[in-house]
Amino acid sequence: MKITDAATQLEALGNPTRLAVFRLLVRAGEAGLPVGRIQQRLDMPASTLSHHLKTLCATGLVRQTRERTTLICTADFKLMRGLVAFLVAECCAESACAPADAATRAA
Amino acid sequence: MKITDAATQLEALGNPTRLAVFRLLVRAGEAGLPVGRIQQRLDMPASTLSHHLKTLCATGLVRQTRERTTLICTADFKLMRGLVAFLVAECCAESACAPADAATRAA
DNA sequence: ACGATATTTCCAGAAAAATCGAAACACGTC
DNA sequence: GACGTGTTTCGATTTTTCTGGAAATATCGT
Repeated sequence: MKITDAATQLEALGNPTRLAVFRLLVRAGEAGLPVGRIQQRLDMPASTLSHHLKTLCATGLVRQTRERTTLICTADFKLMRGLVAFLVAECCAESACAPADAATRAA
Repeated sequence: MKITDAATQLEALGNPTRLAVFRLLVRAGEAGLPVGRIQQRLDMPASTLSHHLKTLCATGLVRQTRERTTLICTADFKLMRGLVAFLVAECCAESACAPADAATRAA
């Protein structure tokens, strides 16, 4: 994973609203959640939510699939795992939270 | 960990420059790195770097201690572990990368 | 106290992001 | 093909962030 990709994903999650959206989607699991339902839950204007969803989709952290008239959003767990792995392996070298070889690779 | 704190930390790491700084510090381990050395390594104006360091320090991800005339910056590994734990436990419920009880708590 | 080195604050301009109402669009139904 | 529901795009405003030069501050050695 490139550091710029990681930064992009972290930036996407770095907005309180988007983190709340993403958390909602993660908790919804593979089934996901329609846009309208997210809007209800978080009580925000549709256009604002759409804007944030667009950002999340652009990073790949969220994906959308059509189901009849509604758009279902789902968190991309695989990508999320990759991001966590980056934080652990690339960033948590030496003295913390990493397998022993992380520091070696980091050189 | 509050979701707003997590968002603040993620936002701090979400800037490419700051992520590069933080990664440098993490790789430097507990010994840390002087501000000037970070500046050399990343080749950026001192004021810009100082600005970003301030942001990182405000989140707690980086700490500074004086050593003679130079300021040593060190990554806070404990906080970093906390953030990773948040991503895994709070966000990675159900179908991915989480202990089984995460989904239960999420309700 | 002065000079040298290291770092921050001040300031201001440029760029990007967040917000949200109104209008437009997509899809299914009648 | 008009209607309704669900969602996005457009447009405009406000707010925030990023950036970096110049000046100020801090610390130490002499």
